[in-house]
Amino acid sequence: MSKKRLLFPLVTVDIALFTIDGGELKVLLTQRSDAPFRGWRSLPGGVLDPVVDVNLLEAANRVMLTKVGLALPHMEEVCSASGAARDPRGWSISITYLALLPMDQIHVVAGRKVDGIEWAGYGSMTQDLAFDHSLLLKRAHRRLQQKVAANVLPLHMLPQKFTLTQLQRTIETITGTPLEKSAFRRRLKEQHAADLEEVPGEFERGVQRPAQLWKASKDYRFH
Amino acid sequence: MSKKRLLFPLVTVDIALFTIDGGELKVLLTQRSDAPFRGWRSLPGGVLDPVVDVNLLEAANRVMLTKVGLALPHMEEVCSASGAARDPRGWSISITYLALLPMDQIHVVAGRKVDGIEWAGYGSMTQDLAFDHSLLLKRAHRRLQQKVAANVLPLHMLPQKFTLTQLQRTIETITGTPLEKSAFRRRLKEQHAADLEEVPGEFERGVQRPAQLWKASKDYRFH
DNA sequence: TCAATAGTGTCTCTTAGACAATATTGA
DNA sequence: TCAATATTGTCTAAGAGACACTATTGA
Repeated sequence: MSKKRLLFPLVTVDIALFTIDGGELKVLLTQRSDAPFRGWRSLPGGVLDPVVDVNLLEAANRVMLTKVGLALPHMEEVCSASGAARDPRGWSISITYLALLPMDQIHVVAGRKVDGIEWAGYGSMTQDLAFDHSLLLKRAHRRLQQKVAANVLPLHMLPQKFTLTQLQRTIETITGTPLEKSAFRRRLKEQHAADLEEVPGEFERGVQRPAQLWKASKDYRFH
Repeated sequence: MSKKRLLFPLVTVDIALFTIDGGELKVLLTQRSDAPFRGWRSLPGGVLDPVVDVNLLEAANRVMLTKVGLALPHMEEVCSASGAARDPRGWSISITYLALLPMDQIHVVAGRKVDGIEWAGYGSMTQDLAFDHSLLLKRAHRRLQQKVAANVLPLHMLPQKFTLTQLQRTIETITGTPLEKSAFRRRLKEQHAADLEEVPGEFERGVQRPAQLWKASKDYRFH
């Protein structure tokens, strides 16, 4: 461990990217190809490069774009983790970001054939992640749950056009508690009139009454 | 600006310490004695020292203890601020912490005669702070308001023993909206039975019916 | 007794959950 | 027509605000 490393800690950004697939909450993980923790799974992340990164949020954006091929417009800082113990390379700081991916883009990631990238079911994860990433992931997940429970709509997880039932199922998957349809829609009308727009004349069809399609209002942000 | 500084950003911690005085929300500020921003007021803070600091939270504790003489047990991370523009010395990261001081200890700070320390009324601040500390302070204040609005009790701002009216006034000062006494107390009984304890037989006296004294439950944490 | 604030009781209105009823499609 | 799901309406119970009432002290 060099003296430089002691005086100026290693700074990394790590991203917890969530989406919904098959009614299950999924999170994007990467397989580490280098030491430390070679072969372990971790949150996608990378080292801050002050020469190219304007700030930490932009560092997170760059990392996701270069390592996963995704431009994520709405990342939110969750927390920091720091100390000499969490990374064998020395004193380090990690900033964790929370991001949401529209469920219809989940296969875009898989399709890119970026090596060592996989979607893990959040509820069915058993192995520990590299570093303290299990803890970071837990914190990001808690933030996601808190915000949704506090009535912030996770519209960035939905396709551009979606039905209210899709939105309800998404929220139910995140919070883990079923919602009552009528009360849910009443709350949308009363408290989210500015967040949602009907797409006039567009409906999702099936063996049932067609469902009105909606979209997020321009400039809607989960964060 | 050295190359080292470019590869390893300067890391600082800054603390927004709030208390109540005379029915007003106050925040602790320091006068900077060195460049940059010499003479400007800023949030109390300091540079991370990886040699002595176990992690960033402990760095914040060390800074408050050495610079202000206060041991603050319940600090909460608010957010980071980062980039090349916010500090003229180069690429930097600041982690902001939120802390509360019991209102009966406000004069302990002043009494220490630490130079360049003052309590500022949050609502009556006009001048900008050094660096981006005006923004950091605003974020810390918003976090404080959010938590109190979300029904977390700011017991760490009160004396060890306090009346329910004192608690109500404190919350009203933070949120800026008056509360209805009866509903407030009903909510305390129903939702905060585990957070509050009567101090048996102790009362605050005055030209009125004596007021029962309460204390925070052991291990109560605002954060 | 009076002023002042502590503490309690009750009424009403709002809101949220439960659940029923109606609507519209493909097969 | 039937199954399936969308959408709307209504009843009810719980919770929150408004407000009045009682309690207890020092002066």
